Amino acid sequence: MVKVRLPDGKVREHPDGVTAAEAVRAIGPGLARDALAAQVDGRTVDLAARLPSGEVEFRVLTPKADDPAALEVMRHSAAHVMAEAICSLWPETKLVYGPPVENGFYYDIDLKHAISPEEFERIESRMAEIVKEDRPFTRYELPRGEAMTKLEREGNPYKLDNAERAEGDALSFYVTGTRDSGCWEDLCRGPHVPSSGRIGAYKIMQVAGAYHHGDASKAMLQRVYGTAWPSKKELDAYLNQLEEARKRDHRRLGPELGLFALDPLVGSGLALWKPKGAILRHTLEVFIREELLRRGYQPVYTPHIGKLDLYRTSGHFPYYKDSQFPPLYESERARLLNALWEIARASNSDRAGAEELALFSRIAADHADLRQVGYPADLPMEDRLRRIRGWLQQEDGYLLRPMNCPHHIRIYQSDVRSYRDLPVRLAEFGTVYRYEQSGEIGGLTRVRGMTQDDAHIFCTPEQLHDELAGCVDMARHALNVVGLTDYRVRASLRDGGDKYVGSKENWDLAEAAILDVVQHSGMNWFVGRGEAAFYGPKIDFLVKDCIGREWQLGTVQCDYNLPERFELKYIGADNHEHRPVMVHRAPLGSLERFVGILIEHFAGAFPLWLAPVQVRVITVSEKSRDYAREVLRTVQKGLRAEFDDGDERIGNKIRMAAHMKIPYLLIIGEQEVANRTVSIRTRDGRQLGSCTVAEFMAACADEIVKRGV
RNA sequence: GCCACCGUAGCUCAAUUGGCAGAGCAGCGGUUUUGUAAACCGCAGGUUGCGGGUUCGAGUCCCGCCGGUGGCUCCA
Repeated sequence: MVKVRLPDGKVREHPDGVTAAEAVRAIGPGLARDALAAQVDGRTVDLAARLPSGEVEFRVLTPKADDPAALEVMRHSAAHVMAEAICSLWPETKLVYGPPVENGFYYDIDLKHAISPEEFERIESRMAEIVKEDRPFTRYELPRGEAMTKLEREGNPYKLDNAERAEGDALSFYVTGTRDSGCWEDLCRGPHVPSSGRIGAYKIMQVAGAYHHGDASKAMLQRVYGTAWPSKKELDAYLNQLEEARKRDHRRLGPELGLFALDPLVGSGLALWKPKGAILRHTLEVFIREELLRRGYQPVYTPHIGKLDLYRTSGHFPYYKDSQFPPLYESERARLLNALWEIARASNSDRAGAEELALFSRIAADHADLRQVGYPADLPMEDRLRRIRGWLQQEDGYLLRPMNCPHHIRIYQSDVRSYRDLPVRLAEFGTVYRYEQSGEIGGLTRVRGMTQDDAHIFCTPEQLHDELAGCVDMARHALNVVGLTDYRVRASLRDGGDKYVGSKENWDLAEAAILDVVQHSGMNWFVGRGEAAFYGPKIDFLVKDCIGREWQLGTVQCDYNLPERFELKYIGADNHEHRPVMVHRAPLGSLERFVGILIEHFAGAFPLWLAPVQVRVITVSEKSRDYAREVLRTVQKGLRAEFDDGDERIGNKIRMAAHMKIPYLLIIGEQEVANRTVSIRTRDGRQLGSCTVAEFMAACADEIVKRGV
């Protein structure tokens, strides 16, 4: 007996061995026609699947654009149809992996011929044929051994690899057609829609490269992306929505609104803030500065560059060499000494190896001072490293700073600190430089030079929890004020990887603190394993851009590691030295990325307090020019204002101002001159009527103080 | 860094199979004096991203580089 409990609570009984399709048919013929798949106890299954005995929760999946489970099945099936189309056009294609993803699906293939966008149409028409044939998706299973033999015979190493990774004693295949029809088939876990005619409206979106298993050392595959929807109408709505989102793209709006420029001659990923972008950034900085002072931070200023040895101590150099701009003024001697240091460290032995000694001899040949000191082979590793560091400290190499923490740490260390001084909170809009991979740079969201609204907190272990919570509070407050409320919060913890430094005990403490803070924050958060920084776990605020890519903005990071590397201290109440804990935090993250996201969030139409130009005074004709000038002078005393007294028609002046997303237009014609008023028009076309300049200014002042969005 | 695509005036885009580089907007000059999202006339604007090659002839074909876009990888 199978008891099927429907979402409305009704229970229907069926004999053992009943299929999902039969259970659906029993509910109603209309539903049976519509059904794509079913969910049994929350697990999606084919309609052909037999239901287990006993009572099950049962839900029918029909093609609805708001049912993620239904879309997932349909898109997975669409991936099969696309793969078959590609295989029929290029029979040498080796299939790899083709899952559904958000808004669509992809299929990874190994094919020498590079599929070009011009060929999408050919693939789509082949897909249309397969859809029109309305062939059933037929599942069959083979015992693991038999399946492996079959796959080996077919000679696709990727599928063989998939099969080896698959769980269970039996492997399933899906034929797009009846069993033994000779139709196209694929090793696949399923489930699928009943037949190829049910995949709705679809479109191939793009083709991109993708490493097999995401491993950059492996060969690159082609990943063909598509999207699929229940109907043409929903597909069009999706494409339209994409189009609308692209109109908000900060890379288009930013230059158009005069906010920033990205100049290849200056360098890839190095943003130029133009006056309008700079005033916007300045306004944000003022806001953050106010918060910092309110929250007990102390502003500091430090240079954008520091000695290499500073970063050797912090661990940034040379471990992250690939993502740093090359060092400045590093001598050949220093380069060699650094290589020696790396070899010595890698040896992890209290006896110098042959390579190490040979390198030393090579360096020492040119440098008498090194020969004098010497480099005994039986010197313990720590002593050898110390000796090399001593030599390196005399070298004049500099690094554009990749992070601000080392400078702030040195400020902390410039005074003797008592437990009474803690927490010490040092804040700076710190500009850092990172040599990001060329393929990753884009717009303001990923740049090579950026300014963080950074701060480093030095506190006792007992203070850690409150400090972390305070940082989270500030980050949330900042996002709230600008109205960026659609974000996710990630507790970024370590995984089993080897990139992490510091003791397990400290990591456990830090992660516990991080988790405790997010748990009590009331935020919507999730755990990101392996997302931790090398020195500690963090809390990251993630926001999506106009095409759905997620970016980390604010971050709060817990760090036991750098205090040890720099041997940070404070004198405790017991008159003994203790080690402080550090918190790294940046509520906005980088101003570049934050402003980039902000441009998209507001589609360039910033709230009054942030708008680079808050008001534009426009004359109807030159007859009202003198009074308009008077209005402008008054308005400029409290607002960022522009003037348009050109000889364009008023309609065009309004159009141009609206294009620049200026919040308020003050229109001055002969009526306004006569009444000594201004006529107010908002950027979205509302006419707020006339009032005096003083009234307008007061209303604006109120809106600005409230930082209304 | 890897794969694919793209690069023509400040911006958006044209330019048969390889055959005289063009338009709209913006800019500048003039006319117009305007009432809530485009007044009219004119002028100027280019080593077609850069460098090689093929060809009688290259914006167009080939190679290299630079830059951009979408993914992948990375993101201290």
